[in-house]
Amino acid sequence: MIEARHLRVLRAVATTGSFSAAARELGCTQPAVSQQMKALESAAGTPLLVRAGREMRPTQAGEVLVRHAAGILAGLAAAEEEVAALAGLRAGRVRLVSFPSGSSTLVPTAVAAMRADHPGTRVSLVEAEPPRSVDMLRAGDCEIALAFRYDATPWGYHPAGGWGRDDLVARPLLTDRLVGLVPQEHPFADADEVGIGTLAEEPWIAGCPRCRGHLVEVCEAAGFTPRIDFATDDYPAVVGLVGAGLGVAVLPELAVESVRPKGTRAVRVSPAVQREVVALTLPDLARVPAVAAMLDRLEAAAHR
Amino acid sequence: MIEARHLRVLRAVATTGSFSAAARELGCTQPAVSQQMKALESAAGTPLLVRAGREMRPTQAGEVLVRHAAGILAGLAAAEEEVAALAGLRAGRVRLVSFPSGSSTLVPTAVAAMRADHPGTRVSLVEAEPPRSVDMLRAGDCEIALAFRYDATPWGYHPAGGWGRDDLVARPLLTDRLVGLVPQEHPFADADEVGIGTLAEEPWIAGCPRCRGHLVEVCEAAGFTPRIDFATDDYPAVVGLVGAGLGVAVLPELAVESVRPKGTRAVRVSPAVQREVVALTLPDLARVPAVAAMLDRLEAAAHR
DNA sequence: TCCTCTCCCCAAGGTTTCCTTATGGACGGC
DNA sequence: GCCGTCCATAAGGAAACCTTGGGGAGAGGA
Repeated sequence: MIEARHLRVLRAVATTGSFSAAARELGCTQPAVSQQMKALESAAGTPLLVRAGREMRPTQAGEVLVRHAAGILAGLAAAEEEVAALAGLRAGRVRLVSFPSGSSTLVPTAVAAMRADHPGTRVSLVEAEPPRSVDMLRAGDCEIALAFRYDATPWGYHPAGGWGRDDLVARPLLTDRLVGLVPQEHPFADADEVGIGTLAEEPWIAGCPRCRGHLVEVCEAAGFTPRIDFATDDYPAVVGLVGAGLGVAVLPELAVESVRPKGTRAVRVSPAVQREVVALTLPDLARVPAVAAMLDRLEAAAHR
Repeated sequence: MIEARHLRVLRAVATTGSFSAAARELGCTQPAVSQQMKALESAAGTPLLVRAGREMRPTQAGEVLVRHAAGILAGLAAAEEEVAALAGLRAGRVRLVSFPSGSSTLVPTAVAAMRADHPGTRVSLVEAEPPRSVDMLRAGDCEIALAFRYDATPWGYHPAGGWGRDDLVARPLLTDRLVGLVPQEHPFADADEVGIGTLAEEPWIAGCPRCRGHLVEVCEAAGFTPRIDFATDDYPAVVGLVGAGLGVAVLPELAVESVRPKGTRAVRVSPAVQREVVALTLPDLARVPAVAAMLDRLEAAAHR
């Protein structure tokens, strides 16, 4: 079986015309070249070089191999260069999946930093929520999945069908406090903090299905069931509804930051509600340079 | 440094999707595949495979290598096949140099046998005499040089400038008796054998320069200097001149065989004169299958 | 013609690489 | 819950590889 090493040596011998010169070029000793060529000739089943006096000339078979070696070694060098570009962050694609509108500040900051530091890399973004995003991760449709959770349920949790394996790598980004949002003319608009129970009679505007689920849990823990008039995962819509005086809401601080809260006021609620935002990936992918770099940028963006 | 072996393993893993299956395909054990891939990932500087549960999927870098591997391994296989064709005598070119008109029977027989036995091979023929043919051999302009000599001078002998190295391989083909050629009406035309001395007063027709030189030596050893009226290395011309009664000649039996000796008679001369016909090549070339096969055919043609 | 330099081959030794066997942990299917 | 498959790891032996040291032969110069 002919190996690339053989061809490298053969090419060096053919171009220099001498074993010693080839050894110098390859950075090894002359007997090493001698042995490599002997091994290659043995593999080829025919002499490859004619030792006519001092001159080393390839035979017909040698010429065949030298001719092919050019293309083969060029292909190998191209492959190595391309891989080196990926390893050296001069290239690389990171497919990011994020929960909808949950990362309006995080992702742009991280992507901008990534582009600035490693212009050759590309980051693509698709929106999906767990467990869909985790499925995409496992199916190879993305490298990083941004996710959040309110409790310690596994990331692969499927509402209707058990858990996935929990072999994911979770890089904690931030714990996002949830704040109450009330119309600015609401009695509690200027309060420092309101107990969730005091909002028992208010009409509620809920966010995404999972947020809504958690809201119900928290309220029921406080002794009431919230009356949810509207549910939408579009945070500007939530803010608009609250601003119009149609109800109150609890939503992530991050979301409030990124939406102009006209006509509303944010108040702290007790008990403190927070969600954990993490970047998920697979153990092997975490060691891919572009993925690792993107994870670092996400973490930096979260800690800013 | 990426080796072809790595790419073979990677391709097998990528196509089968499993280390174990790749090992079966490659005819080795699963840990061997495991180690090869670890070595390749180390050389690449980035993970190449994502171990997502049971499934083995290439990363972006892995896909790059798999993509390049196709071309590289195809090139390698093509090179191996081409070399195998040369080694297996399904291809190959032998450049033969022969002394002029000296092998009119030998070479055609051998070439015909070569073509019959190995149709893929090609034999080319150029005429030249030593030392020119030996120079061509050393310069790589041919693989086999047919030569003859009357004594033990080295094959690389240069009339005006010493000897070449004598590192040639000489395959003896035949020892060619030289016969006298006289007009058929000559007094000795029916003699069994004539002493060379009895032809001292005849006009001579000589062959090529070296043959002529040797003729003079032999005659002087017999006590006379031949009067050479014509000298040509064209054997039919020699026969024509003798047939026209313009003189006598001594020429190789092989040459007489291949020329219709009209108007002449061949007689044995004493002392017996013979020349040694050999096929010369370089030690390494002697191991090239096509060259070795051609040498065998030449020897067989000589022994027929 | 002799000397010297270079080149290649050969042999021996040590290091590294490679492959195999054996074992354990994890996942998926029945 | 059991079993089969798959991969990782460790340890051992085998093979490949490279280096050092020495020898023979040719080429060029004094």
